[in-house]
Amino acid sequence: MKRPRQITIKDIARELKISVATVSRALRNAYDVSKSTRRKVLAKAKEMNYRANYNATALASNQSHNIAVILPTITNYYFSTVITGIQKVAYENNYNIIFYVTGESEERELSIIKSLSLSSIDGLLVSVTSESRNARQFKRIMDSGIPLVFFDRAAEIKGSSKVVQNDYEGAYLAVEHLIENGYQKIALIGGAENLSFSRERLRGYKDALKNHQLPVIKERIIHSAFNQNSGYEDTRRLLKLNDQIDAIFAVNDRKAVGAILALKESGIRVGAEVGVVGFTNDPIAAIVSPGLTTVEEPALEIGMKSCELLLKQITKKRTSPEVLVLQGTLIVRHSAIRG
Amino acid sequence: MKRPRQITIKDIARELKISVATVSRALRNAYDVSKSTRRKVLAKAKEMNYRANYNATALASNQSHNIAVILPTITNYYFSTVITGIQKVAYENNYNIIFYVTGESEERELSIIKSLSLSSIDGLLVSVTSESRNARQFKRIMDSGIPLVFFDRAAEIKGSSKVVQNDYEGAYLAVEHLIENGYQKIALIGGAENLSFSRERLRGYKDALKNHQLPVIKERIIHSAFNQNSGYEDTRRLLKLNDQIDAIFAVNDRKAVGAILALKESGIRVGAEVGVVGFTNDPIAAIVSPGLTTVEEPALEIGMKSCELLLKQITKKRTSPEVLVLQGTLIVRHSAIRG
DNA sequence: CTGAAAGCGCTTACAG
DNA sequence: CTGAAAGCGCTTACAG
Repeated sequence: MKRPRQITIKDIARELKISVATVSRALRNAYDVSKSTRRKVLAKAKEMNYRANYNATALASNQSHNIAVILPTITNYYFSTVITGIQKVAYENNYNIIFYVTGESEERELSIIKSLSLSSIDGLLVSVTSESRNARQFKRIMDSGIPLVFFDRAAEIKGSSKVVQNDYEGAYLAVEHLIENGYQKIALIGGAENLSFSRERLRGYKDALKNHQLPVIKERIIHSAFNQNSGYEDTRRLLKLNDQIDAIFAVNDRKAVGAILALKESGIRVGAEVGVVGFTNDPIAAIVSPGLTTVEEPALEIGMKSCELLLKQITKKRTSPEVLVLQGTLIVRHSAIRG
Repeated sequence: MKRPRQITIKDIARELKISVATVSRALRNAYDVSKSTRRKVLAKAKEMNYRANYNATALASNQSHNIAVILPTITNYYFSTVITGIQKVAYENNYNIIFYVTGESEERELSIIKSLSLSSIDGLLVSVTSESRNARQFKRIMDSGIPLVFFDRAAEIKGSSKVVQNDYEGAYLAVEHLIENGYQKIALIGGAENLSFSRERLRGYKDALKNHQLPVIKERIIHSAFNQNSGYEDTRRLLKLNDQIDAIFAVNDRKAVGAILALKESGIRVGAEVGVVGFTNDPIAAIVSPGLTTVEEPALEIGMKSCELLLKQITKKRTSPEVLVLQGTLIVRHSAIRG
């Protein structure tokens, strides 16, 4: 199929009997064009239904208006919401987002980074794989001068920009809530240990325990994958402990749901006997029974802020690293109430 | 921040003392290059860590390797899975996907289409807004010669390509399953009526009823939005009917969950008293209690197939419209069992 | 404020 | 099989 030729600035120039240079300037609102020519050009562009060829503008100006986003998955509430936020601000600022999903595979992540054509993108938004050891590669990209901001899951690179939720405080809140509701033997079912937010949540858990004179017991802490089934398995393991636990704090809601399922299956009443608190506020938290008490993550905001930050770095000449920490809030439902 | 210059084919040409034309040809595996030069070029490219500038290739060859995908939302199981499938095959074929989310807003959809720079994309994948009346605009894009394939939600345009699930049959299966389990007064809580798949599912519902000598009763059919809350509201309305219903078929699982919640709230036992069947097989279907019987949609496959189809149309010279209909399967859990 | 011209990094007839 | 040259649709010093 032959595609009809698109309208170009040449066409506008010809119609208006002015140079393409002037048309170009008028279109981009450059400062050095008279108001009247600008008006004429804009009107004619609209009339002819002109649409810029981004490949040409990108090539000529060395700005692609493309942002690459690399993330582990999009088929869950958290990431799909984050990327919706990213897309929102990208769209409003006339940037395209090109996304790559790693599926939590470190190799895939590496191959994506390696095959990335840096001349075709203006910046990078990334949330790292749970097993990721590709920090060096990301460092190299940053060193090459292309802006990169991490969201949620950051590689540990000095001087990198990132936007994350306050994982420490969220976890602290969650565990404190359990304690205040009378639970004492609180287990943690966590995620991959090499992810900094896992460690932060672990730290919040420990500190909450300590500050309330409760012991931190190694057997009660399990690290595994982020999915529902892992939560289920972790819980079954915990249930076998000699010193019976009476509450579970899960790194995320999927694992918390797995925990609830395991508890119910064992005939244990969630809440009355064993309290459960999650993290995220995935819609399922309101659907499981009993309703899951959880720490809400500001997913949409994380997406929007990280994209805003990246655009700022792309636009400004000098970029100093910036770290944004957003607060979560505890959503109380029924899974961590004794009565 | 200054970005270091990227390696270009000129650099490779200089190193190898050959022309850029030859380098270009070797890189693209053109037929008319000697094996030995090709080998040398490839080796050197690798050595220098050459990466093509896509904006340049796009401009010169009039192929951007960008695919635009326009869809209502990505924050649900179905669409996030579909787009994962799209991304998968796009990535494997070296295409970027640029996505736009309409948020179910017809105006937004229109403004996205209108601002689309057709010279910057090779093809379009679209799933239409539930209130969409932008068929004319899509028609215009197709007429302009750029390949477009609809997935899941298609605008009604003669000769358009699309990939959808078998909505009629899925609905038929669902309703028949209810009938076989002893339910007789089956209601339908549907989605926007102007979407063809809504009508298909309605048709399946009606035919299943008719073929089993059951009456189709208008009061038992409600059309509203696709979310959980609408399912809840619809159900409350149905519960007020004089002639009490004994089963609900919902267009999707979110609505089915809303229905279950409404039933429970009214003290009605799901399954035993009122059966519920959904559509999608969203992970929540396994989490609600009782487990939701539902028609599984092949979401990942829909995404992959639609992208494959589009790429085929982009690559081939002539493109004849193609329609793919994928089968769903009934997943039986506990929400539609009497005992 | 405007225009002519060079250039962005590729591709592709054309000629040999 | 290879090279010189024109061109893709823009942008941007430079000169006026």
